[in-house]
Amino acid sequence: MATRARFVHNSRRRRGDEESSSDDEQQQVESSSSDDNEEEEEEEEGPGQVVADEEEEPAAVESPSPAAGRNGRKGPITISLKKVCKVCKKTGHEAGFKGAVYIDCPMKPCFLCKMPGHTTLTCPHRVAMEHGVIPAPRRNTNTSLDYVFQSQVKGKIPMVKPQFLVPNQLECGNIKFHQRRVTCLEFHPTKNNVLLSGDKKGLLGIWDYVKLHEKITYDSVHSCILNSMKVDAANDGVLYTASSDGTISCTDLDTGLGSPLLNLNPDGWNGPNTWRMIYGMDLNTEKSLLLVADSFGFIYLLDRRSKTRVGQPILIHKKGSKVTGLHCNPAQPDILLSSGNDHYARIWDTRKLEPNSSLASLAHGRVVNSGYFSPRSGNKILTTCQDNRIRVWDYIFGNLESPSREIVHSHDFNRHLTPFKAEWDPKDYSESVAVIGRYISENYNGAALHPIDFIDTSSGKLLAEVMDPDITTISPVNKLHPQDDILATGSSRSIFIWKPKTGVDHTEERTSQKVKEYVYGSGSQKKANGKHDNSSDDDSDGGCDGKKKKAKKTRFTHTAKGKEKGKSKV
DNA sequence: AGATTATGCTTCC
DNA sequence: TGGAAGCCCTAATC
Repeated sequence: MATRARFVHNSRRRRGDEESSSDDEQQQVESSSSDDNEEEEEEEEGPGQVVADEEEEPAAVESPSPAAGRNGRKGPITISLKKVCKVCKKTGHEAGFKGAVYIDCPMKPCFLCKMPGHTTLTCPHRVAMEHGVIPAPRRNTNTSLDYVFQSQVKGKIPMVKPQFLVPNQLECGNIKFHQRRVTCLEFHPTKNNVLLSGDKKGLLGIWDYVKLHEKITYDSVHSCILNSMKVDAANDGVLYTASSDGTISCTDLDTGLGSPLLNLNPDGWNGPNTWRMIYGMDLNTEKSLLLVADSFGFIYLLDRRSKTRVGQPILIHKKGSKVTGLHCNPAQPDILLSSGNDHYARIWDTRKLEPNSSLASLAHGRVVNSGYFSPRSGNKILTTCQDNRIRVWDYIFGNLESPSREIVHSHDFNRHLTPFKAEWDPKDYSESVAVIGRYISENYNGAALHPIDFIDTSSGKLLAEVMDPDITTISPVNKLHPQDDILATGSSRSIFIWKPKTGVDHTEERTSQKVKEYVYGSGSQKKANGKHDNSSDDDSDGGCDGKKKKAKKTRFTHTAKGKEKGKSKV
């Protein structure tokens, strides 16, 4: 009943079709042949309402009526004309939420696996707790290199898997800590309980998630998206950050004062054709080298100590295409993995870096959001691609022509989200567990939630899905703690900390309480280099600031309302 | 409450 | 080949 009110676009649509009655007929045929029985029955119930609707546009009612008798059905045909699928613009079905369940457009390929013939709801890859795995042949080269590397690696991987604890319980949250959506997260490697975060505006956040109130944001480090962070291995008070403003900054974490290590746009803004952005960055700790890649396909090497460039920029991905990420092999830091918008991930030896000199080129179906070597042995590769597949290569010195596995997973990101990246659990000695946020929602007790998935990359099995009824937004940014069983999540402008569930389950009250406590909390949010303090930061960010000016309680009320709204869907 | 907007890759001509 | 349209589960704002 109520759903009818939603079909707002029909009048525009009908006006467009007015001229061609044959077009109308086609649509009727389609709609009547559709097997959506529920819909049709519903339609029969409420002709009065329909008539009332159409009185506004009498001309439109007239034209389809001669054809109405043709299929032996009464009146409803006019109604089905009103229902236009927002995805394919055809009639007879509708895409969109029905309660907490999203109904796909049947005319389009599956939104999850991208194959035609079924929708997400019936996708074979959407089996509960087990995602689809596309097997690839396991090849072994049996070269001497193979042998040497295997023997090196074997000693490093213990046979007994340590107990795996999923941090699935929301511990605390820092609601709207950032001014825009969170784009990257990093645990401080030595100061335990400190989480570093970056956002789309270039804001750098530092938060002690145990003391809770110890938090600070620096807004002068970058002027736009903070894409990557790395704490200096030799000086843990120094943070390197890479940004879409085209700079690498070297920031003192205590003062927020930074100096640029690299500026790829020294002449300022001269249009998008010349503006260079930096997404990929990593540190070769052995050589004290900072590796940086821009949005035109080039890599730059920087000497961390002398703060100077080493050599010339080298093209490592298709000219003009963005390099989305860089990662140095943890076991052999000279071996580098790059991922790019040119649909490739590539392995390089940074000691002899030249164009077209990659050791391997890993083909993907679409843009590669990220690529990581496994955290201990470094002999596996995990990539996230916008074709909704996580790919795993089990052995980098084997045959890399095709991945060892492709795991179908929903992370086909909407342009307004931070790209999803599957990341290894650094604590998992077996190098199989990975974490990644999920794009499409699932119906959890009547609420459409977007969980954070723990995936066993060796089998494709979904080990755990982490979610909380209070978090209704998508969580594309996730980071696992290097030592503790803690997960940090960036979701919209907020960040959250998760821990394994222990003892008695008070989840519902406790998490809400924690989150609420913190939003209420009187923690002073300093801004070291800021022009204003948090309560008067008005520039450029428009609307949200009006609310900020109000008392904190107002903010909380606002948040709580949002939550209630989410729950009321039940 | 509904319209609007930020925003980036893909596709189409 | 390049530029413009268009896009399925956003999130926040007025």
